Amino acid sequence: MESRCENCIVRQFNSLRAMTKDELKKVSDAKVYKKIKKGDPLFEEGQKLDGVFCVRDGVSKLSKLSTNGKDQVVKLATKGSVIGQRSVIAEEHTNLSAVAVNDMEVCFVPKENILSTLQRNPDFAVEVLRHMAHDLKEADDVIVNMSQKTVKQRVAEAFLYLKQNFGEDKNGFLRLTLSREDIANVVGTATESCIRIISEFKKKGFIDTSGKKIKIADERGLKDLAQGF
Amino acid sequence: MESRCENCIVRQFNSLRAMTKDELKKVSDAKVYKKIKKGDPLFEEGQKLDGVFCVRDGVSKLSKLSTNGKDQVVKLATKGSVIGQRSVIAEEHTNLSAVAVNDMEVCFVPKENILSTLQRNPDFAVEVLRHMAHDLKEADDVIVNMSQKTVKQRVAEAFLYLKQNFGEDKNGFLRLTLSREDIANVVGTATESCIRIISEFKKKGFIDTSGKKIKIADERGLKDLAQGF
DNA sequence: AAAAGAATATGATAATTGTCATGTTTTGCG
DNA sequence: CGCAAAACATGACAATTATCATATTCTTTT
Repeated sequence: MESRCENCIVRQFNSLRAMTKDELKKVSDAKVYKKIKKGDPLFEEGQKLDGVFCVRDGVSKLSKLSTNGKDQVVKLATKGSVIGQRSVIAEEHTNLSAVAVNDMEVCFVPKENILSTLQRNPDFAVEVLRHMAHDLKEADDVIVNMSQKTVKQRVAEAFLYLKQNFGEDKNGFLRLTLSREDIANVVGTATESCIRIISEFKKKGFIDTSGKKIKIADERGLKDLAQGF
Repeated sequence: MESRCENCIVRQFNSLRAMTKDELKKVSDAKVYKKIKKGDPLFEEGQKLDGVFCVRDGVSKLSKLSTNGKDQVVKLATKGSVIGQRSVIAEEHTNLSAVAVNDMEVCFVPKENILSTLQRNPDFAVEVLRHMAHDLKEADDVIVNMSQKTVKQRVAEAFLYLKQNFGEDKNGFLRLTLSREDIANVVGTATESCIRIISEFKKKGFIDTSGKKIKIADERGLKDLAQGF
């Protein structure tokens, strides 16, 4: 199950693909493979990271606790994502905590590998920049959605996002199953409000549910709703 | 008024300080100095940028229009900021528009200068990365504030932010004067709600106003309020 | 200086969303 | 299996915020 980075498919999806054979070898020698159980943290807000996590399988939520005790999920990181890059590069403490949403397999890569490669390989640096630029754009979009859209619209968007980014299983259910509370924390609302809206969507035929599982039944309808029609 | 980048103080505040003498010379030869009047755009959302803007003076709001016609200010860029980096690096269309909040002086730097320096000078690349990492962290914080704080708390934070980042004049008024509408668009609320809260803050002695100008009268009080006490 | 047009201000009201209470269902576990 | 705990669900109500209407003040233009 553990293997060499050089052969890792997951690498194709992230900035590590811009590393040279040599650099990859070093990473591979230094990396530590870890399994993380659903609900366990990769790291906590405010911690100092001495490396990044490359996600091989499973999903992690990156969230921040607010003074009132709720946490806002800022991002969901899946297979191929590199977690902790920002803090390592800025050489700051993390501003988010990372918790496994389901069982995960990750590789921990010491920051020295990342930082020295950044200094030596411009292609890698530019690749990391591109990823960060993309993340920044997404963050901007989230800000706009948070301030301009209603909770209902945001819930609709969340489902569309989940379909787009994690896909559906053979029966049409969203592959990534989140608790109602997690959905609420993604959307930025109270759990009860979220549940209420899910019930409403079900009643109106936008979605179907089976336990925690959710199936998008009327994508067009959800899209219109998310746009405000 | 126009001058060489090598001697520009503003450069000290942004990633251009990591450029070599030589690279700076090239930038200096290629750059175009521009004055932009209050209210005029530097660029519009969706445009393709062929360079970045280095702010020498004045302030620009970076905002995004939503379907309902309001625009959300995502960032205020002041002296020393480089605007448009994200789009140039990702080689994408801009996701935000930039409008001058007051009269501005900027230098337009063609993207070729930026991109080639990124490839050749790892120090520069890492410096840009650091800045982007910082922006990303700030964006995450904004997301959390948007979803977890009340409008009142966000208005309080906005004033504290303005003091921190733009300072006060000799009479204690915030140096950056924004219209009520702009403040509302920073905070993500309706203009009327924003005005109402400003009135309330005035009544409660948190702030003083004189026309559009705002003076923080009780910083402790505002801070407590922003934290939820 | 007067008129026109913004921007600011405030009231009244409606819509959205959060909170608390209380069931019901599902899940995990000895 | 059966029980406890957690997650889900829904009602009732309160708080927050948006919207619409309408003044009032400030700015700009002529």
